[in-house]
Amino acid sequence: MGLRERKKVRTRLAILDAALDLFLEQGYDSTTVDQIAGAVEISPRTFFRYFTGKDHLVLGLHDQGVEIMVDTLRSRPADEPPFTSLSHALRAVAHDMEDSTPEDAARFLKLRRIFDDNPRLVGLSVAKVAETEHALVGEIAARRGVDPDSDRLSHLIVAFAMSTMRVGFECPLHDVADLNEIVRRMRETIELAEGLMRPDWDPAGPNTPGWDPADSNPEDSNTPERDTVDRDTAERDAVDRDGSHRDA
Amino acid sequence: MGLRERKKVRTRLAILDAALDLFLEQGYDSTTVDQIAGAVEISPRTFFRYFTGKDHLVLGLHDQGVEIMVDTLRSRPADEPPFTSLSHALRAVAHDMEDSTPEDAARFLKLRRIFDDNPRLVGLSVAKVAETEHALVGEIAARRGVDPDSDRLSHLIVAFAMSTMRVGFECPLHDVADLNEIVRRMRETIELAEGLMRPDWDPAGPNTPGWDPADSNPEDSNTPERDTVDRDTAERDAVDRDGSHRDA
DNA sequence: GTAATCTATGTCAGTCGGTGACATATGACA
DNA sequence: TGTCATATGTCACCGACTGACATAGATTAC
Repeated sequence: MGLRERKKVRTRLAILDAALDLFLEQGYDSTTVDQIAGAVEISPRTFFRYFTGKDHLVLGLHDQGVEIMVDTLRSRPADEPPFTSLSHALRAVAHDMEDSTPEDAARFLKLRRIFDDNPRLVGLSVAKVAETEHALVGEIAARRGVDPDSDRLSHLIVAFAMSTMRVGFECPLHDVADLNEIVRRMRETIELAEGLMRPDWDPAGPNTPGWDPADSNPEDSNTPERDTVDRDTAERDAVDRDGSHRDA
Repeated sequence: MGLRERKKVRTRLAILDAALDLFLEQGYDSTTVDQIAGAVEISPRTFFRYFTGKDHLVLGLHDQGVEIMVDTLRSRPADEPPFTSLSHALRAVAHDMEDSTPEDAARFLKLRRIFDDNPRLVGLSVAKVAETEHALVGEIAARRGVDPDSDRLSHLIVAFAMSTMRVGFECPLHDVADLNEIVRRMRETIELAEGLMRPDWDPAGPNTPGWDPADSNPEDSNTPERDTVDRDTAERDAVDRDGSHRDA
């Protein structure tokens, strides 16, 4: 890790922190890239070399979360019910937040306040989720041995899971100064969502014929043959693997 | 309705149609506002007097859908289980689509193809939903007699309902030349989602404290009294008028 | 009919987000 | 030290979008 690398990390965080503070002071929309760049004393052009745009400052954390989810999902046993696997993925994100440094925790809290003041941003956040959701659907559909494009059940499972995470994040609106409180509420929300579902509603195998109101079982004869190694500890590994947080 | 008004409507539709065709021809991002304005022989400035931006062209239909949902929701009996009311609201949107003129149907189909080619747009669509979702949560929470800000269950109900609609819209990806086909699949998706939920999972009354998610037979001392009121008038017609959609 | 009025539109200038091209300075390394 | 890679700055540019102002066309009043 040369001097160059460290400086890059430093400036990146400097940009992020300056931007976060500016957003809190004068609002997201009213803050220009030039102002942010000026605060860190860099060229506006350089700003765009660290972040793809203003949005990236605020949505970067989210990329990290999705990455954790995908990793966790892949590490879950293949014969596990899909929503259960997704719940684990959600909890892995929560666990990662707990492990974050004080600086990252502070950034996350600031971020939350910014989101609260700018509904458009939470919209953008959801938009990012929706875009990456497709990958998760593919993963889930592969586990269930169905065609990811046509199987609505896989879509619903993933969509519900992501909705659950979003609700968990959004819900505690007031007086949240502690990150653990947020994580706690998120876990509660996950449990609440799990309780809403009919037991055995998400079978690990292909669609049971009685379930799907539409044509149910087209091309699901091929079982995906994932190694069903029992890697329950893999989630922890995936989460703990690197303590330094990439984007935020 | 003077000549002036009619011309406004005409130019608005002209802009929309020209834009839709351009988007299909050369892609959404590659199409500039100047091109659209040029195609309709309109000043670029005038374009922004009809639409707030390029996004508006593609997300406008969605506003209409949300409006229908809110109206329908308000017209449902207050003691109806929330998700049931939301299902009716969803079906009302579907019914509205069926009633659309051939021109509107054509526009909708074009819109779908555009969405399929631009994942970012479906993201934006979801973003709009998320922004307006708050109003729906307020409505649901009021019905359930709980605080809209702190009650996660209301959030989850709405989020699940909106996810269901989105999945219903997105799912049929290929060879969809008929709007009724889309509507049909959307109805199926709604039914599928309803089937995933635990029976009596969304009581009309407020949250009972100490409700155990793992318990399969929750509180619910106050029975929701389904299908009692006679207010179902138009909306019920909307759902039942073609029984062909109800396939097991 | 004409005149007064209202408004939809066009023109212009400007801001902001974002990108490519090119030159330069600074760290990495022999 | 000198060479090389790369991080940065400068400049020019595009596209989305907005405010200010003038004008042409429709509407109304007389």
